[in-house]
Amino acid sequence: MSTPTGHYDFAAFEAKWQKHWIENRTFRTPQPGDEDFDASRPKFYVLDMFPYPSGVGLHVGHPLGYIATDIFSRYLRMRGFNVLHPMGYDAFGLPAEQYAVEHGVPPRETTAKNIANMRAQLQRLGMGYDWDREIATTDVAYYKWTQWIFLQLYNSWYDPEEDTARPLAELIHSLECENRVVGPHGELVPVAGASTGLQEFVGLPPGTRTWSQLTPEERHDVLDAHRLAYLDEVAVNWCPALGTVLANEEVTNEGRSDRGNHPVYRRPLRQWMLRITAYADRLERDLELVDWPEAIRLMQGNWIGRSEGAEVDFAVEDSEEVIRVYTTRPDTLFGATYMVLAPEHELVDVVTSDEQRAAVQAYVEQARHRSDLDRTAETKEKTGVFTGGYAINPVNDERIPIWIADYVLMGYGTGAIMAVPAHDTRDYEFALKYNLPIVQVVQPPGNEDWRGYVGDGIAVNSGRFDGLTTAEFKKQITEWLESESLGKGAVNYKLRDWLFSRQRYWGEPFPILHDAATGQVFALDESELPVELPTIEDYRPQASDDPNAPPAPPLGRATDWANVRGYMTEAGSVKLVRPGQDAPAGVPVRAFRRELNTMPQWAGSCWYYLRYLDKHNDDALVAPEVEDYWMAPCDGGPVGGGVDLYVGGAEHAVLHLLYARFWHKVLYDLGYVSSPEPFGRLFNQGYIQAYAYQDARGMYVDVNDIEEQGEGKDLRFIRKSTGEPVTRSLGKMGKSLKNAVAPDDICHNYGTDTLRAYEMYMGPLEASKPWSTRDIVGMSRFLQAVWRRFVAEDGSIMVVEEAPDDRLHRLLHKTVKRVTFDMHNLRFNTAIAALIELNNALSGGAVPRQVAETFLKLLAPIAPHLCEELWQRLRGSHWHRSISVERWPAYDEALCVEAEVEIVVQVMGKIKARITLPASADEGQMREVALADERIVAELTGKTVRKVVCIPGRLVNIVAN
RNA sequence: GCCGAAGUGGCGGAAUUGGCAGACGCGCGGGAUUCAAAAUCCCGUCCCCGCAAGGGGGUGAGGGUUCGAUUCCCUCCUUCGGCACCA
Repeated sequence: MSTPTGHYDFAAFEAKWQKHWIENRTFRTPQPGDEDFDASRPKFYVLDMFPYPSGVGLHVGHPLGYIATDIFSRYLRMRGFNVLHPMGYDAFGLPAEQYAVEHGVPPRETTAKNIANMRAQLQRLGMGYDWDREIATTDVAYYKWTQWIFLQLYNSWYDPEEDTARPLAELIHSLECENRVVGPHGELVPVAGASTGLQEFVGLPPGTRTWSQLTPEERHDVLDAHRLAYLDEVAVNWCPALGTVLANEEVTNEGRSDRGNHPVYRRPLRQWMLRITAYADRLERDLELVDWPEAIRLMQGNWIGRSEGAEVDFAVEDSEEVIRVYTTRPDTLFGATYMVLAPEHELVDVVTSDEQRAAVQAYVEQARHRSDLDRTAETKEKTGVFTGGYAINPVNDERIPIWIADYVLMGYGTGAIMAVPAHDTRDYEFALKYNLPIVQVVQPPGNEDWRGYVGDGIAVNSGRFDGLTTAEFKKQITEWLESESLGKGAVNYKLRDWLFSRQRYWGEPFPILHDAATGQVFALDESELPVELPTIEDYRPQASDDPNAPPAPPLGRATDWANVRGYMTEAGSVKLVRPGQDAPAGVPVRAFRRELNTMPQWAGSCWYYLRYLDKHNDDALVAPEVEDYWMAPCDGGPVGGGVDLYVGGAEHAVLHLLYARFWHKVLYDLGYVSSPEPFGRLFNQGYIQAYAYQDARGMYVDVNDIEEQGEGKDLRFIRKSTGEPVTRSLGKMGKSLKNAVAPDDICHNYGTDTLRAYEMYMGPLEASKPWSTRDIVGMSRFLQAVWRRFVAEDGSIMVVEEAPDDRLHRLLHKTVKRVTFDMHNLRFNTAIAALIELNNALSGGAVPRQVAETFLKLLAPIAPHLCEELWQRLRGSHWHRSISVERWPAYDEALCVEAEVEIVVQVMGKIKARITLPASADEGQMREVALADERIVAELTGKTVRKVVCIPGRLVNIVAN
């Protein structure tokens, strides 16, 4: 403990209190099952998006949201809430692996070092986390449960009738009971009347087979085709030079790798996929259950991309085949003048004529090698080839040509379209280029040109449907198509299934085995978890110049780890038999190779908010009573329940938040969590921007190498090391713009409390705003002024025991009201302004104790070290209870209004006088006094008063002319 | 192109429901203190005219609703974010 002095020695007392909080576990959060748990307190779960522990540490932009949630959590604790506010690390990922490749240091070591460094940084920021709950996604005890969730996905299927995920065992049971049979393409067909035992009389749907009619291999395939986690051959971004697949975000617009600028190819590879599309509808619908920024909900909605339309079958001329298309505009069917298949469409070969075959094959081959980004770049001109085949338009029996073009994507709808060039921008462009007919079928309102018109209108050239509005036409034609068995209403989503494997080392291994003999895939038994990531010597991915060389993930080098023996359990999972061990008697032992891919970085961050709840539980991901306590809707919170406040950057608007919602819903369906949504309320903090400087070549110059010269219009920026002039611009703070400012430097020069208060004072939390080290002195002055207000030069405390006078008493209550309101709404900038105003009003003389104590409580969440120190000094040296457990001050509404108010008197909206009236003055009194004011009398001379508007407590406006 | 957010002094920003535009802070100007400086304290600081009293203008631009608009409506401009051939 430091000896009391009169000097504002922030370095000493900030370290003292940080140590105090950690040693006393001040912010440990008791919960159901703990001895000191108090069930009478309301709960609140405040969550930060956890960081990636990078080697370079934090800059002042990173902790913006963390400071905000820390302040909010401290405020809620003082309000009597049981607050959960944990922190952890999203520690798998590429940088540690790249570092390992370059320096030979195992990622585990680098990561441990970076985490220790980041923890120390967070503690120096005075964060009141419950450190007992700290997690890292790379901890074996953590990723055991990431693997466990994967097993749940693997062992579940989506039941469209019940609209829920269910254990695969239930599907097998239903197939064995013949409640369901298997269709010709492996699809599940419910049997009508199955539950009544009448199916014998009804008979099975044509083309279907019962479970008992399938071979064991066919059964395996049927099950695999319905798992929520499945292997599939998909076109991926394959970078042979890096030896890995890349996410779309990791590929540049030029079709090269973000790191290293190596070529990237589209290539079909057998990869793990997660069936997120099964949840598309619920992921979209349940956005209603959460309290999120509207912009984020819209972004997720657009990403899921639900559209309603119809599927229509077009007969192929001289063939039994039909081409099924999806359209959102069935009302334009009469305007379909040609069809387009995606180059990968299965009917391309069938419809192609002999004369066109060579050209079609060349086009298909070329399309295969273009990346998706390449193909979808709108700046690129559309290309295509006529197949020589024709289809019949079902509504008017017109013969229309079939083309192939890569502007039609195989992955959306049916991979085939009817082209209506008159009313679709893309079809219009294509038709103009290739001279295809354009037929108007929609009459736009007004005099707009119908060519390329894509809006709604009145039907023309559409036979008996002429004259209908677009909406009515859609409805009628969809009914007609259904009645004629030519098509049906259909819903489509832009959302695709989630590519879930990476050819990398530093990620979670899959709990999956491949039979060494047959290649068949099996899941490990839950009892075999965790599958630990093995130590290897060489972390390099196997690079190759040959784009067709098979991928060789680094885990392939861990041969002892990868090759295992095991046996099947009754449930169909595999238990391992370790060297020297034996399987149970009579059970055959088989050789397996482990899955060598690892999971993407998103996996660990998909569910971390659940593990904080029950980090030490070895038997379950989270105990049900604990999960139920924290994830239930809070008082007045959104009905979807979940984390009560989740704060993070908007850059995760789609992927992380969508993936996490998907996993959460699976866990919900399977009964492991109680809330349908993981994050009830979401708040996006803005970025901290900073000036960045570029030299003549456009290269960024480190901010520390910059000197300002001149001022005003003559302000210039000079690079100190070379003396050359540089230009200034504003950008997101970070390494790439060389404009990062380290929080440690600010804490060292001004103190942590100053940094915290300044970051909050910069502006609204949700706004992006520029960092200005120059402006920090304002906050530093404020906190020093607070110190000097209470501590004399000799270190003695300056408070008096008298009650405050009426003016100060009212100001105090008004300030409590303002700060409480602002805290509640995360408006810390105005809360601080209110506290500065109160402090400014305390000028001269000693402060009444009542005012001093209330003031410190209000400031404590923002500047906790300063307030702890002053609180202790105020209470005497024997005092050791943290101010963070004091009760938040209450205010008296009656004291928040002044006895007298100044009323503005306007004539024709312009202020002409000010009058002082009792706050209780009614409209009549206001009017009387205002009209009697000599300034107003003079102003109204020669005018007639038409109207007098009185707003009690605010103004009088006289309309006169 | 489509979707979304935002434009207020020299700067960051404030203004709960339509009711005194510019709270609070930075910077700047002046003063006090000091041998001097730093620190601190006090006063001033939207723009224009005026010694002043006072007057006029003003929240990206233009229009509208209203007694009254930073706030609501329409059109446009600029900046930032997201999506980008999704039929």
